[in-house]
Amino acid sequence: LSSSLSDVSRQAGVSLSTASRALDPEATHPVNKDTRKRVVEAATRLDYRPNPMAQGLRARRLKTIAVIVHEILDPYFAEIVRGAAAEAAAHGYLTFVCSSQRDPARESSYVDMLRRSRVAAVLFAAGELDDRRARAEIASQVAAIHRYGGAVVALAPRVERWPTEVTDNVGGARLAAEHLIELGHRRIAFIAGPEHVRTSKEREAGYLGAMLEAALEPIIERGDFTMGSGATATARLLQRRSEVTAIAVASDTMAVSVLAELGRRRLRVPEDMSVVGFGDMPGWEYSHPALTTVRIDLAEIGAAGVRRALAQIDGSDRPPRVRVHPVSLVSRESTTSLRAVSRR
Amino acid sequence: LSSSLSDVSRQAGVSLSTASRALDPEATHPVNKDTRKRVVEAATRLDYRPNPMAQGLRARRLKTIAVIVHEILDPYFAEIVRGAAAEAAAHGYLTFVCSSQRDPARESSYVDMLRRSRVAAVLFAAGELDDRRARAEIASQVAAIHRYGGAVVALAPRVERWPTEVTDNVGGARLAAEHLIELGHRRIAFIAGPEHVRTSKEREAGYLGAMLEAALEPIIERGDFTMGSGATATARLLQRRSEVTAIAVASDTMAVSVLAELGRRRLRVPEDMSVVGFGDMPGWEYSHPALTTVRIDLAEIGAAGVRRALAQIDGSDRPPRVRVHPVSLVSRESTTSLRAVSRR
DNA sequence: GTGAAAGCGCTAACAG
DNA sequence: CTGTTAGCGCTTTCAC
Repeated sequence: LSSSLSDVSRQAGVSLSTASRALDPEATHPVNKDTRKRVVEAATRLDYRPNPMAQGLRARRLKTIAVIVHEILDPYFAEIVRGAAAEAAAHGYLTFVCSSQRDPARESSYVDMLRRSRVAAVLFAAGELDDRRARAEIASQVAAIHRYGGAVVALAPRVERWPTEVTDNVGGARLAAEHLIELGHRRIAFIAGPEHVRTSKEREAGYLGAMLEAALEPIIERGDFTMGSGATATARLLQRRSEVTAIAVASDTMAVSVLAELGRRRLRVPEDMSVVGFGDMPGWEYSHPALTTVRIDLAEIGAAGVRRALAQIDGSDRPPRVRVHPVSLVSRESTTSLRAVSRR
Repeated sequence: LSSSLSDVSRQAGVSLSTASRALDPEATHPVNKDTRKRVVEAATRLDYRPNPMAQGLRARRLKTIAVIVHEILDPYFAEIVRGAAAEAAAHGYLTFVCSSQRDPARESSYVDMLRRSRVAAVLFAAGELDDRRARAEIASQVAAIHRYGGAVVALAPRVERWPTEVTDNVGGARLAAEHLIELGHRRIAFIAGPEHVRTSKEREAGYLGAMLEAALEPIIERGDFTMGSGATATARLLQRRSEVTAIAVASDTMAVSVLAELGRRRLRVPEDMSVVGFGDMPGWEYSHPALTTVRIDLAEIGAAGVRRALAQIDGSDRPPRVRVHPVSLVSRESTTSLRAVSRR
């Protein structure tokens, strides 16, 4: 079977502890050069790999991180997971993925499993769910995780005051709105997410800021960040305010179905309606019309979350608690200036 | 901190072993009813949860499964992961996600980590990569996994003769082609995946079978299953064979950019060109035109993979080695019958 | 039906 | 610089 440290120590003719010290990557304890060489050779010969469970049992913490998302199918979260998993792997960590499907019970049960497994870190990629009981449950689980020396990091704005790596939501939405204003649009609607979701609130605030500054009337319709919700929100919006010429959407995920609804109503994008998204989902630049959107480096946020968690664990983390990641606007095919466009 | 079994045994006034036996969910060893009650009460009071690492260290296997995918951003794989993780959680297992980005080195390194971690099962959601060295490496890692009692399951056709849960690729592609033939199309092209990928080969075979049976000439262009590759393949196809009126695509992922390329060339779908995909990615039914496609229950394949792995572990798995999951055609907006349609 | 003890594989405190 | 020893938390003989 797999060879253990005791096999290596026997082969090298040293004690267990010497073998352990010789193989310690940190090389914290002094070991004779020749001895180390002998041990390393034996280890190589035997294809020795330390057993993470044994290490974990001792260290009271498994070298593993977990990412909690609302929906792994949503490219927004998938991209965060990808970035986090890649960074984690580079540090020798494996990554658990927990997709709650926005179900508080499911989320609680996941966090409970994670706590029991003594994962080194939990990254909350999603905002808190709208459920008091679940939030209290999470809080106590997180306290337990902290007690055994595990780290918890938020990758979205949350009520809890955890270390946070987050997108510049306000700035991004402002960028989107300003882009449309510069193109000459005046009737600019915003399709937001649910009221209680902070990410959505922040993006809404950015939009409102830009609109107020330009002395334009805000027009807000609400989706729920799921794929299909953009379509229904668009339908409501158009019924209510058919004079709108541009729509800023709080997420690319919703923007897809905004585009679809527009297509179904025979409204051409961008000739009849400009649309700007938020997120810049990788791969979607191949769709048509390619979406003008606010670019977030989601993979980097995931990776930063892992680094942050690791820093928390080894005590090297420094303020500020909330780190904001910059965004930028990528202009593609779905927006154009307000000119003599054929209106309904 | 977290309470251990010894805390429970002390509280209940019994020995460690009795406590362990009383709490054993299998209830394999006889325990006095009252004793068990006392132990269970103590455990509840102390909010006791067994430590998976200690259990794993002893059982030589961590109650954890891993899914290896090419690209977690691809909804095809994300959906498999989601199904697998849900089923795994129902059995008390957590799920590692390993996105290789189609890089053999990365895949090998993941499998190595998984082996060291003694994961209970590894699910290969992706076909084998085109790299002899990596394949040999994987083979030896998998042998090691089997040696410690771990399971390995394939969720796509592979050279290795592992237990397999797989889509009916041949039947699905046949369904797609037959659908177009029934609609009256004669010039039907197929956008396949890379030649060495078995999933693609099988779908290609299904298409070829239907075409040959109908005495129609097959027209094949090749993409690589990435998001963007549908567009370039479509461009090549149209340049070569502009008389084509329908396209079957080997994956929804590629179909998105097929649609985009068609849109860019001002070809309307389905009026100028019918398109049928493969996969039925959840959420994409909201795009416009909604894609006619071959429906695969990917979440079920992931879940079946987990059940299969668990059966392997407890020795209850029975033939056949390869289990084929049925598919169906969902007809939406992207296909229509060949009538007097305006051709270029 | 219960308890004592060994051991899974590793690290670190303690002695030398 | 090296070795001995204890123990992380659990399950499972082996004895009674």
